Amino acid sequence: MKSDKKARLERAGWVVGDAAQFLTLSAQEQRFVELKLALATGVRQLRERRGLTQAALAKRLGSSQSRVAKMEAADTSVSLDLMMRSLLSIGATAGEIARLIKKTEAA
Amino acid sequence: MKSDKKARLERAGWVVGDAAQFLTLSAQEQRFVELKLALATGVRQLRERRGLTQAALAKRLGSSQSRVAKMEAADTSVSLDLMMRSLLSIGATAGEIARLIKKTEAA
DNA sequence: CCGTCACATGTCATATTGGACATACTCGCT
DNA sequence: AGCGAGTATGTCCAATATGACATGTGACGG
Repeated sequence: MKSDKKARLERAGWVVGDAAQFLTLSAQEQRFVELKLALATGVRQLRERRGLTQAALAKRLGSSQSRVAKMEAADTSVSLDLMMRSLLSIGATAGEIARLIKKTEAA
Repeated sequence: MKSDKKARLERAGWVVGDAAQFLTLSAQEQRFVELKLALATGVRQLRERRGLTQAALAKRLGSSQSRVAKMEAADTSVSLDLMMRSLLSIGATAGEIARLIKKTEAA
């Protein structure tokens, strides 16, 4: 497909797909869960490195131990928001967080 | 305070604070909104760079134009999750996302 | 002018995520 | 074996984020 026509269709709201269209959706979903996984691992690592228990981190967050456990397990019921807040609460720098994300690159 | 004692108290769940304790809470909150802001800006930039309208991106996400608009405005009603999904839908690489976050470092 | 397109803003019913609590599992210790 | 600290897992229902929709603005072309 000509790229100008493709652009026009996309502007019109269509998801212009090639043969792998359906796959790309789940590929993005996969990238998303990889990202969550990486952040979950990061939370655990940084927390342990600082000698904090899940309960201690929970108190800082105004959350509960069970939520922290689920978070570190990358449970589907926890959002990226909570993970980010956790990382920040632990004292992760932007660079550290960026590094966690960068690590998910490629395969 | 001795750092071993501090560690013990923290393990016990206490938020051991220095004089800036109350401030750190809001400082983290500020870092969080800066992060959201950076990602919001990133979404807009990448979307425009690819010649997509908000409606087109919304369709890809299975969302709506209004939500995309709020997202790019870093509205408090939109989650990091949606922003990340957007970036991935747009085709941002992990490196690009990491760079957006890294940029929020320092001041 | 008027229509159209892209974007902004507000509201709402519903779905997802939240903290809390109970309870179970796993160690290391004595 | 029995304990205690830390962690895991499951279920509540309250809080928040969601898509949909209506409507408003502003720019551009005719």
